[in-house]
This record gives sequence, C-alpha cells and structure tokens, in this order.
Amino acid sequence: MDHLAGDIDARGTEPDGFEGTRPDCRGPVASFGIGELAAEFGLTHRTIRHYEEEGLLAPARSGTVRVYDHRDHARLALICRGKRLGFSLAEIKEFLNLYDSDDAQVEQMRYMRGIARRRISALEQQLADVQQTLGELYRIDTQISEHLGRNGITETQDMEEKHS
Amino acid sequence: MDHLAGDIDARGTEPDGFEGTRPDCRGPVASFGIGELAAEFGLTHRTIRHYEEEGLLAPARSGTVRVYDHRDHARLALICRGKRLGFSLAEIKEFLNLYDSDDAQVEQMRYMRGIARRRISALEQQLADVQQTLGELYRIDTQISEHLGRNGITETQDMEEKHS
DNA sequence: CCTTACGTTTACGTAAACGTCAAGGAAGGG
DNA sequence: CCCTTCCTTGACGTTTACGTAAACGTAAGG
Repeated sequence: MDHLAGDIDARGTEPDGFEGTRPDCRGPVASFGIGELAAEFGLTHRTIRHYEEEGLLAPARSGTVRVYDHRDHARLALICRGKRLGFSLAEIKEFLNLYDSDDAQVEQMRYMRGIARRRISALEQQLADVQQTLGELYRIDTQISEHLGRNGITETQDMEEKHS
Repeated sequence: MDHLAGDIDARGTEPDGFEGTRPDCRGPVASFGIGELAAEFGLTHRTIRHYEEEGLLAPARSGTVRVYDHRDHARLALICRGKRLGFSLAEIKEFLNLYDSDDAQVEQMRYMRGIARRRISALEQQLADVQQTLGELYRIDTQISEHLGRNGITETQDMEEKHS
C-alpha cells in the first residue's frame, strides 16, 4: 500500500497546466487527465475515482486536479482486464501489488507468490470453462445456421471461421 | 420459459419419499433433493432457491418439496460455470435458453444465434485475457521463485510445471 | 411423543460497484 | 465579463446476488 504513494511527489510534474498533448514529450504520452483515461478505457469519471477511493489508483495532483502517468495508465489497464475476468476490486487490488513489488522482503514475496499461485489455479479453471463454453456455443451457432440454411433462409452475417 | 415447466408433473416421481440413493434406479441418479445439489455444487439452499426465483430453475414438487432431475442438475452445472465466468444471472438465463431450444421458431433461432455470437465474442476476448494474465502470473511466480532460490530459501511447494 | 434432520415461505439486511444529482473551482476563449 | 469545458468533493440512490432470521411443516428414528 505504502509504496504506491511513496513517489507521488517525486516525479517531474510540469509546473504549467498543459500536459498530455504536447508534441515534445519524450515517450508516447507523459500524463493524462481523468477524462482522457475515461474515454480510452470506456469508463466514467466516477468509476475511475471509485478505483482511487478503493486504493487501486493513486494519481498525482496538480493542485486539486488528478494527473495520471504511464504507471497509472498501466494499472488501469490491469484493472479493466481483471474486471473482464470477473474479479472483485479487492482481488484486483491484491493482484496489482504483484506487479509493483521490487522492494519486497522474503516473507512478503512468499506471500505474494501464494496469491499468484492461487490466482493461477483460478484462471486455469476459468480457461477450461471458457474453452468448453466456447466449444458449445460454436456448436449451437453451427446448428442454428444449418437449421436456418436448410429451410432456405438468407443469412445475415457470418461468424469468423474459427470454429472449424 | 413455458417449455421449462411443461412436463413438471409428467415424470415418474416415485410415490415413496426415498429417492436418489436407491440402488436400482436405471441411469446414474434419477432425482435430487436441494441439499444434495447444494453439497455437490458448493452452494447454499438459499442460492439454489434464488436461482429458481430468478427463473433459472424450475424443479418439480413432491407436495411442497423441490425435486430436481438430471435436467435441473445439468442446468445448475451450467449456471455455476456461467458464474465462474463472471456472467450475471440474467445473462445466464438467456444463455440457458440456448440449450433447451428444440421447438424454436425461425425468428427465435435467429435471435438466439445473435445471443450466442455476442457471447462468443465476449468469451473470445475473455480467453485472450485469461491467457495473457496467466502468462504474466507464470512469469511473476518464476521470478519470485528464482529470487527466493537465489537467497537459499527452502521451497514450500512447487507449482505444476505447466509454465515451461 | 419427542427429537433431529431436512425442507418450506416471507421478508428484511447487506456488500460491492458504481450511478446520479448538487454545488462549486479553475482555465481558456470570445 | 461571461460562457463553456473540464474537473472537484460530497452524499444519497440503485442493482445484483445473495445472507439471515423467523416461524413453521414433514418424516424417520429412539
């Protein structure tokens, strides 16, 4: 928890209020406003602030305004993926700590390896579930299409031919 | 919806109150009580009743007592998998209708093929997510293990060697 | 007959993950 | 100066997916 907020004021936040769209920033983009992130990830401002309330994000502040850097951007991407995978915010929070752990002590690392392995088990189960369900859905789709085709119905659009 | 409840009283529910554990039932097991299902799937009674309230299950009744057959059992398995995949009960309900649709009309089938295809898209995305996340977690686990090993720490247990 | 196990309905409670106002600050443009 | 745009902090509302408590029925076993 602590090391997330540890370097918040140690980064070179430009003193002027003009970030993210400037053409001479080295690297892709240096910082983002909440609106940019919201648009990019398809979230609302409220949602992003909620993640901060829950301790998943800790953006810098320029005065009162939130300023997100590439690290926050990466974290948010992980949060979104975690959500798509059906994890709770609390689980995602644990999960995130796996990524920014350089300074970890031995016990801490053992602990986190435990978390990682449990999550691996869950995801392996989920992988099997997804594959099985996809297989069944492909069959259903094919069956329906055949049934419709047999009766001389015009097709609307075709699925990609992945389910061969 | 209707065809789910259509044959509720048409099945051979034994007149005596002794089902499921009798040795001469043809097939694996003919019917289950709510407790058996709960234990088997790791759910509470409340949860199973809740699924019924939401229209995901429609077990037969022996008097007031719920009696589940192999069909209900299969549906419940699908419900659990859907839940592990992060779908809402409403989505799972739609999903279930894909499975017991023999009597479907053409428009109905088109509609359901649409549902199936949307779900396929979602699951394909999810499959990619799971695989990517698993890959990253394998790397994290390996890194931590190496780090611990380098410092001469005794290992606790090893993961299966899938992440080779 | 009493207990125990298992089941029932009804109804209110709750945790998570936001949505939705309300009310306002700060910056830039016309 | 005003307007618009983007952002802020509360704070209460909502949906989903059950939990939980109350009060009761039924059937087997001692």
